[in-house]
Amino acid sequence: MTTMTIKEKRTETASHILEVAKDVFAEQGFAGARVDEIARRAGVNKATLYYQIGDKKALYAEVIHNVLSNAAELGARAIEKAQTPEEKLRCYVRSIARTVDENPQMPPLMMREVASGGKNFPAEAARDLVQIVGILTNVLKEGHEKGVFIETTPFLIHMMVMGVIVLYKLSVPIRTNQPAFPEAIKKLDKNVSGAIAEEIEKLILRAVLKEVPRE
Amino acid sequence: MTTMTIKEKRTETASHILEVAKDVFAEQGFAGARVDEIARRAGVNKATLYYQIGDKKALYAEVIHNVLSNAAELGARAIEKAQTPEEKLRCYVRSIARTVDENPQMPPLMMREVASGGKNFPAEAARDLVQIVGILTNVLKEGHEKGVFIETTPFLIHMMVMGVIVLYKLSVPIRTNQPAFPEAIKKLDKNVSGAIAEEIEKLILRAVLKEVPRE
Amino acid sequence: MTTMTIKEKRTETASHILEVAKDVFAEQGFAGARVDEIARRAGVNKATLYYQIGDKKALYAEVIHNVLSNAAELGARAIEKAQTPEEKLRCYVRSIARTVDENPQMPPLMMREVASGGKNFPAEAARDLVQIVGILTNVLKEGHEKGVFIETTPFLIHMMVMGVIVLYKLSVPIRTNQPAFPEAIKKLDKNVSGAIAEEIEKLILRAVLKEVPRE
Amino acid sequence: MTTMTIKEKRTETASHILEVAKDVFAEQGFAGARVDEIARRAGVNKATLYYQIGDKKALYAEVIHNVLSNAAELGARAIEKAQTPEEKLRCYVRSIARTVDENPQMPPLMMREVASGGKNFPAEAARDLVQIVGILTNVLKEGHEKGVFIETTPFLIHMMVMGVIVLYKLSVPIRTNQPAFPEAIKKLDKNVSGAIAEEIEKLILRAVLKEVPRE
DNA sequence: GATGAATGAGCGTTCATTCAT
DNA sequence: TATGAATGAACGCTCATTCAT
Repeated sequence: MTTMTIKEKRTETASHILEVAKDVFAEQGFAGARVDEIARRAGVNKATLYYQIGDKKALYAEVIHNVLSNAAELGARAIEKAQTPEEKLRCYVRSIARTVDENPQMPPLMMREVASGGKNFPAEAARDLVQIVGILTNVLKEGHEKGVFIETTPFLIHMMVMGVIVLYKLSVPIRTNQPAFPEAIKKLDKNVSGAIAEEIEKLILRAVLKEVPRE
Repeated sequence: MTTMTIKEKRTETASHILEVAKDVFAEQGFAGARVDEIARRAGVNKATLYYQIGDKKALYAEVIHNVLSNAAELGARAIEKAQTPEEKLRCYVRSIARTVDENPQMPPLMMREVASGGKNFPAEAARDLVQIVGILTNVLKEGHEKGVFIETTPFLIHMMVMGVIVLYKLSVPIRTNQPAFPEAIKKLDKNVSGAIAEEIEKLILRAVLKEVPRE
Repeated sequence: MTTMTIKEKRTETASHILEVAKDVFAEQGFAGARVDEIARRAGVNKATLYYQIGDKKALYAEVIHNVLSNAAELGARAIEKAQTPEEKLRCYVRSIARTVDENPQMPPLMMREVASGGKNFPAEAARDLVQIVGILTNVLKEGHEKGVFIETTPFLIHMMVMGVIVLYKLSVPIRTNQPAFPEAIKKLDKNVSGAIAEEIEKLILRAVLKEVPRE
Repeated sequence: MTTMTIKEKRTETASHILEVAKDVFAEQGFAGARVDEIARRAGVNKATLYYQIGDKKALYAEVIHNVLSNAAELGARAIEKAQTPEEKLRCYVRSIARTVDENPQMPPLMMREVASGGKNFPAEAARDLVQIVGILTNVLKEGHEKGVFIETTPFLIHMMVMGVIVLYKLSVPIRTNQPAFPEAIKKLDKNVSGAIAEEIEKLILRAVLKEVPRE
């Protein structure tokens, strides 16, 4: 299943431009991205880009919003079928891991955005983010109320989950290309959604479960 | 008291320029930083900057290397006095939290760098990074050998620790400025090295300890 | 009631576009005018504008010609009923003053055009201009032949009449908006066709009449 | 005596750029002028232009101010030696005519500026303008108080004097190049400061003098 | 007759970098 | 060692114009 993040309201041209812009902003960041390059890679004239979407900031805002609202939607849907808080937490972690693998532009976009202090962060996207955090918060609260999770700062757990997944994913190029890294690290999985996600699930659960199943 | 990261071999002018450059690169990223601004904020002529250090890339490389080698050194020193693996892990987390609070430029610099896939990552800095990862790897191995830690993928734990701390720290401006965030999140501590670091220690230990101390 | 300067041969759409174009060219000049703005203010698509009239230069040429031929016609008609040269001169001045008040786009269009050295001046419009100058020339010649006017350079008198009227009218925004101007000037009439035109008549007549009526 | 309008405070490069800018703005107007062309004709890089002076607006403002303050100074100096109001008025007209002939950029600059309603008119320049108007106002007042001039609206006389001179000068290219104009007009003097200025002097004086010397 | 979409060329501006002093 | 001045190359954006429908 390919990710379809671009709104259907947009014309085909606009959707295509936004898809390319997502790539370029992910690769180069806002300041590093070149409107020329986005237009060229989208196969359209620069003026068309302005006609269809607007200036660089508008382009960026729309990309960020698309990515985050998509993530929020997937996160919410992921825990729908799960019953217990424990199961919900597992599903949530797996969902984020899968989202990251399927939308490889998300980690760099997110990281650059937070690194910049949200300088270009559109208010719309902030709401998406709050929604994502909210999902996990509810799961953790429910687990604590039911006596299976210890008391935690949900936002911190969220940073932990997001942090590992995103950072692990982002580390791929550096640990692969830099000769200084040892073989053991170099040959770690390039995807997060498989065995790595399972280990993360286990670690997070061990961290928050009152009774940890000893192995 | 701020940490002194700039090498003493450099002239005073050069050190000062590098200190300013660290701020500017942290605030704006490599592409967003302006050589003009660095020179202006350093109170020197642009030509002086080129004479003393070199071009923008050289400036950036030196900043990154200074920051990372400093972090590596602090990380290594942190666990020196600790005896048990558990204690070492605690010290390590606390050390990173403190480093982050005292060097607020580190998180944005690191995150942008990994987000870019290490495009401008100097080989020197990669060695610093490997060293930092190595510290934690050894602690985790020792703990596992001594039977107190479960078996883990040390690199993943490293991503976890770094991920939480750095992401938590970086989230401050966004969660503070964006009205969409709930009060509960807005009023969380702006520093990591206090209560937050303690909770992180606890969570990480619960995740890796074979026998978790029940509360 | 505004003067209807646009030819009837044109479709209603074209006439409307030309009317709007007259405004925009008057406000912004040829180089400053935007085809987009003309189309928008006319409520038509840009392509329609090109279909109906042609490119920017064609649009401009037609506007200039309309304005000048209108002025020429009004000038000629103004002196029709007058008998003596003196009366004709009075009527002529009054006619130009009225034309200027009723067609506020004329002064800026004319002035920018002469300021540019007639770079975009269509030959048609030049003929209109010659006709306007011709009217006054005849009056002055007649007056001189009849012994009531001194000998003059008619073209210079024409520049004088046009100069005062047009410059006076054009000075309104500057002398009104710029705080540096004294109150006495600020509160001068914004129209030329009333008391101001009368004073101009008087001054011009005093300048060219052999026998000036002492007051 | 060549006109030295550019301030001595400026570097030679800046003065040269401003001199060229004066030409280009006079030829093309603000909107029509191209920064590229100014730089090219000045023989400097575009970036130098921004380094030395600033953006297009700043460039324009400085040009306008230079031209007007120069005119104001010359106007004031012109009537210094004259004794009677009549003589002062003559000198004033002659001074403006000479200024216009020696600074051929002034008429187009002025006319375009008033035609635009002073859209880009710098406040500094407005003060220069008020000063110029003030000179003539004083002469006319003095003449009226001494009983030699009739009562007039000084600002209107100013528009008249400026109007003829500037319009006459500006009409040169059109009346020369457009075939529609009759020979009599084509062969009129291209300068204002000779016989034309004398005729203007005569006309203006006849207009305002109580007792006109009959010829 | 009218329009949404597209475009090449160019615009004003800024960038990192160099050079003469 | 330090700087004011200069620059080529780009950058984000807008322009007048065209074309398929």
